[in-house]
Amino acid sequence: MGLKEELGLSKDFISTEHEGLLNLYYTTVCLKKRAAGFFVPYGLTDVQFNLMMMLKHHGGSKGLSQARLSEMMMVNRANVTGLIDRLEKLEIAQRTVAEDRRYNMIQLTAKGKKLLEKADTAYGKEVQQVMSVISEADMKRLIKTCGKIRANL
Amino acid sequence: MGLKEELGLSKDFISTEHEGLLNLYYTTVCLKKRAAGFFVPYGLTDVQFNLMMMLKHHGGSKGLSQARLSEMMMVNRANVTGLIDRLEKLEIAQRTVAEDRRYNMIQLTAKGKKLLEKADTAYGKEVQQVMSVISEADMKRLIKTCGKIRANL
DNA sequence: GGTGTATAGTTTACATGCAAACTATTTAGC
DNA sequence: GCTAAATAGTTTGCATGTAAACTATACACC
Repeated sequence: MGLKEELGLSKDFISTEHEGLLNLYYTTVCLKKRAAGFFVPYGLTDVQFNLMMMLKHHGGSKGLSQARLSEMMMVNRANVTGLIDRLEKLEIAQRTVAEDRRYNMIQLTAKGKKLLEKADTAYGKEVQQVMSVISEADMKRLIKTCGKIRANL
Repeated sequence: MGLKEELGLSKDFISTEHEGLLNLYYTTVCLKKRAAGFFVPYGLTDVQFNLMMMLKHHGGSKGLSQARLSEMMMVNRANVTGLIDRLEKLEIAQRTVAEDRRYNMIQLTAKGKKLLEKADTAYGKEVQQVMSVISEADMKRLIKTCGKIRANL
């Protein structure tokens, strides 16, 4: 059962390269949908969770600037404005003006930390479960292949 | 140079599984950005091109219904309404009411076919170039690994 | 010290994604 | 034939993504 059958396509892919590209694309789509569903009980989106994880693991005590977050999430900095707006409304994160007053430093609130702790543990198990069908060797090959593709872009 | 360095992360990933997941995610993000840039000269988005390819290769003479398109693109059917609206405004695709009057059959216009022909050829070369750093064997492994992950979701 | 340049963040307009509630049409069951 | 259920498409409200134009601040250089 390959992608062709899953999508009900009537013809084969043009090339193995194209098939690989579409496999990457559609697999990520499926993983994102699964993640979206997973975070619903926590009142979070997958993107919000990812941002919170960045703050937890790479934010230290001062937090991260919006520009830094946009780099780490590979999104436009304009997008981060809206993400933080929504997290502030949820009282999960907060803005603090840095010494250099151009920067907003973003931190998790106490409420945000507590919520993340619950979600994080369960998420780790979810990832293990989802990836349990892939051997360690195949996972390392996947990581290497993905890295080569990104390096060639 | 792995994902950790590319994003400037200060800590290692929690597990190989998580690293694999993020590699899939971020690689697809990069590929989508590259595709978005590629289609700008044609006045198209990557999503619009994908939809046009579905119509060309799997639409036959009657075209495809919006419900069928939503399955093949793995998106919500509400989303297809807007996609077709925009393609109609660009005079690239058109709606035709089917015998079963619940269905809209979507076809490419002559203008759409002409545009696709130009874009398609160049896109094929682009895919070959982007994927040229991956061996045939590794590409097949990637496809197999992606398939296993999707089957486990 | 003043000016030009670089950087951070915001705003706007738009494309894409979702879920849920809605309309229209067909089909299934009686 | 009539009613209920299923299916296709649309609308609405929202989250996420982009590019481009904007404001505010800091820095580099004279």
